[in-house]
Amino acid sequence: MKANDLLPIGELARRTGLSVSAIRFYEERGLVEALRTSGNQRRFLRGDIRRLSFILIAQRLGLSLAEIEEALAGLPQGRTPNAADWKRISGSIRKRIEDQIASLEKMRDSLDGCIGCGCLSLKKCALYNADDKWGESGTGPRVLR
Amino acid sequence: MKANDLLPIGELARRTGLSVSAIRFYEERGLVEALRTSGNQRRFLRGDIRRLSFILIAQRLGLSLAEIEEALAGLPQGRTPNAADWKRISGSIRKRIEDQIASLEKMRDSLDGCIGCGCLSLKKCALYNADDKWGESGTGPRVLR
DNA sequence: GCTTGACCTCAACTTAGCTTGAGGTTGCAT
DNA sequence: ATGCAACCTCAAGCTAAGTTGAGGTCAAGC
Repeated sequence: MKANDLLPIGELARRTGLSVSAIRFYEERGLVEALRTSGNQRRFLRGDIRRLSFILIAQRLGLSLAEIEEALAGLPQGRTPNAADWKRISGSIRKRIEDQIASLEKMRDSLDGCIGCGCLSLKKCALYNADDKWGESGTGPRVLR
Repeated sequence: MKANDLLPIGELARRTGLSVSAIRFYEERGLVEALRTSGNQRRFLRGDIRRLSFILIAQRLGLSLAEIEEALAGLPQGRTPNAADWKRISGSIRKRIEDQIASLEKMRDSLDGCIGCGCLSLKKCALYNADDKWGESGTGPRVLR
């Protein structure tokens, strides 16, 4: 391990599997911060590997960048999450997963009851009314699940 | 029931819960077809209520419009799906749901094993490697699950 | 000292599934 | 015959999470 622990962006990309452009994008979003060389090149701390890994994992678990931002913002001064933070955060993530599973199971059961029925009557069809929370919410694309 | 069964777009919107603009969009995508009055206004068949309902239900089950298009294209000459078609189509939908549930359960279990670990070490973390199929796929936004 | 790969910024593009707005026409009831 | 809601067509905009490209700079090895 060399004297200074500062990583250029390409190195960080190789270490995390992210693309360089994605890391720059995250910096723009405020999810990571970077020091700069005199020549304006980014230099990251080793801890940022961990921070980005956290982002990656949280993403896989279905959190949006906005939600991740919020989770990270809950930590004092951009600290990288440690085991204790992780424990706290993972609790709420677990709940999300449970909810999703429950919702899918409900759908599956409705579907089973519906096969061969073919009614497709809105208002009456259990499937159609199975899970009201996927309704509309504001503008933009309808929530892509 | 009046003599002609042709519905103007607003009526169809009210009957299905879709917005007028969404129906026009679906027509553009080729998911529904419309007759036109001499004054160029759309007139839909009653059966299109059912067709649109099918689209709505399929969407809730996680199919994209492209997939729905495909499913509907499998039917001769833009026929509205009946009970038999529905049975066939619902089989593959059920599989999708099962797969999603399985994948979430795997994640939940990994998460449980991970709480308190906090390692967040890529390459080693079971959570990170839990479900490789959520990888990248071409351009555009990463698949939003 | 020079080449070359890694880096920089900024703007525009991507996909999905629509919505919104401008500017104009239709069709039904009175 | 007229008023007015409902309809029409386009074009542009929205969100999310980045990618791609143009045009230019940096830094490290030879």
